[in-house]
Amino acid sequence: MARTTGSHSDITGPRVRAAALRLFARGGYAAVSMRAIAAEVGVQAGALYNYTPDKQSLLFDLMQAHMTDLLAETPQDPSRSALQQLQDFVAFHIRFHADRPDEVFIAYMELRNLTEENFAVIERLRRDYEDRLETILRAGVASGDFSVADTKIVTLAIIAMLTGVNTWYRPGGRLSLDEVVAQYWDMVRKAVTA
Amino acid sequence: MARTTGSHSDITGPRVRAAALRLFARGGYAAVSMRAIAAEVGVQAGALYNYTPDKQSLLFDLMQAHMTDLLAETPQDPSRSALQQLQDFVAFHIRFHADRPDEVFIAYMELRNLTEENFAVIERLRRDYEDRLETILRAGVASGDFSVADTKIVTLAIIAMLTGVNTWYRPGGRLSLDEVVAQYWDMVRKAVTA
DNA sequence: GTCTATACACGGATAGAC
DNA sequence: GTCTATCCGTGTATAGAC
Repeated sequence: MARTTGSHSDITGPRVRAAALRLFARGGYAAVSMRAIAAEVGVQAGALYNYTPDKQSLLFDLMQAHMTDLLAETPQDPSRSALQQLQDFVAFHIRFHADRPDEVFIAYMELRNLTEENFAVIERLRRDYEDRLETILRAGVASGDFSVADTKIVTLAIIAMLTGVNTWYRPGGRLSLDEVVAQYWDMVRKAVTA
Repeated sequence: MARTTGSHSDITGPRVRAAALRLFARGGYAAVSMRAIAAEVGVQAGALYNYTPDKQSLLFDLMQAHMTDLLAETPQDPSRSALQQLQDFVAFHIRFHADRPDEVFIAYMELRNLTEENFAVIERLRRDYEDRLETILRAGVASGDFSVADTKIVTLAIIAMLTGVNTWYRPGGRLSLDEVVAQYWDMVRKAVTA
C-alpha cells in the first residue's frame, strides 16, 4: 500500500535467483553472462545489481541456501537404531536431491568458481553433512549392527553412490522414486552389515 | 635432419595438450583462455592454432583420448568367474582413475561444454564402458553368484561409488591405493552377493 | 612454426536519467 | 527500481611479417 509504483524487489529478487539457478545449472557459471540472466528475468543487466552486489554473490547465495536447507532437513533421531537411522538417511538423501537437480548440480560443479572465502564456507557445510552420516555409521559399528572397516571411506562411498542417482533419475522414468530408494537401500544395507 | 629450423610440432603439440589438460582441470574449460594455455606452453596465443583448429577441439581430443584409453585398458576375461571379473573391474577402475585425476575431472565436469556432435561421441564411449560392467553383473546373476534386482542401477551405483574416490584420494595420504581398493571391493562384493 | 598486431564480439560492472 | 549508455578488460581467432 505504501509501496512505491514500480517497486518489485520482493518479486524480482526471487526471480533473479531462480533465473541464475536455471542458467548456471544448464550452462555453467563461467559461461552464463549477467546479460543472459537479466534476459531470462525480463529486465536489463544493470537492474540485476539492485539484487546482488555481483555475480559471485549470486552463485554463493544459491549454494549456501542449498546446503543450509540440506542440513536443516536431514533427519536426526538418535533414539532410533543405527540401521533405522541409516535407512532414513538413504531415503532422505535420494529424495531431497531428486527434488532439486539444479541446486545439486551447481553445488557439485561450481565449487571451483567460488572465491576462496566462499569456498571455505560451503566446504564446511558439506563436511557437516558428511559427519551426520559418519555419526550413524559409528553408532552402528559400536552397537555391532555394522561391519565397517573405515567409517570415513564408507561415508564418502555411500554419499557418492546416492548422489549419482541425480545423473540419471528423471521423474516419469522406468523406475519410481520409491523403487529407486528401495534398491539403493538394499545395496547400502548389504554393504555395511556383516 | 630434414627438419626445418624452428620446427617443434612434435614437441609443442603434446605440450599444448598437456597445458590445456592441466588448466581445464584446474579452472574449467570456460574460464581458461587460449592466452593462458599459450603462456603455460611458452608461446604466443596465435601459435596454438598450428596444433588445434580451435579451443573446442582441444577439449574434445582430451576427452576422447581419455575414454578410448579407458576402454582399451579395461580388463575383459570371460573365462574368469563373474566374481573374479567384478573384482578385476573394481581394482582397475580405481587404479586407472587415481592415475589420471585431471583427465577424470574433465571427463565429468566438461561434458556440457562439448558441442552436440562431440558430446554424442563421448557419451557413446561412456555407455560402452558402463556396458562392460553391466555384462559382468548379468553374468553373475545368471550364474547365481550375484543377487541384484536391477543390473542397470547397480552398474551406475558402483561406477558412481568408485569414481567418487577421486574426490578425496591423494597419493601419500592416510590410505594406500591397495587399501582403498580392498575396502571398496569389500563394499561392492557384499552389495551384490546374496 | 612462431611472432606481433589486430579484428571483432562479449564480459562485468557503473553512471545518471527517469 | 529500471532504463540506456558506456567504461574498460578480455575473449577467440586470424593476417601477415619473419
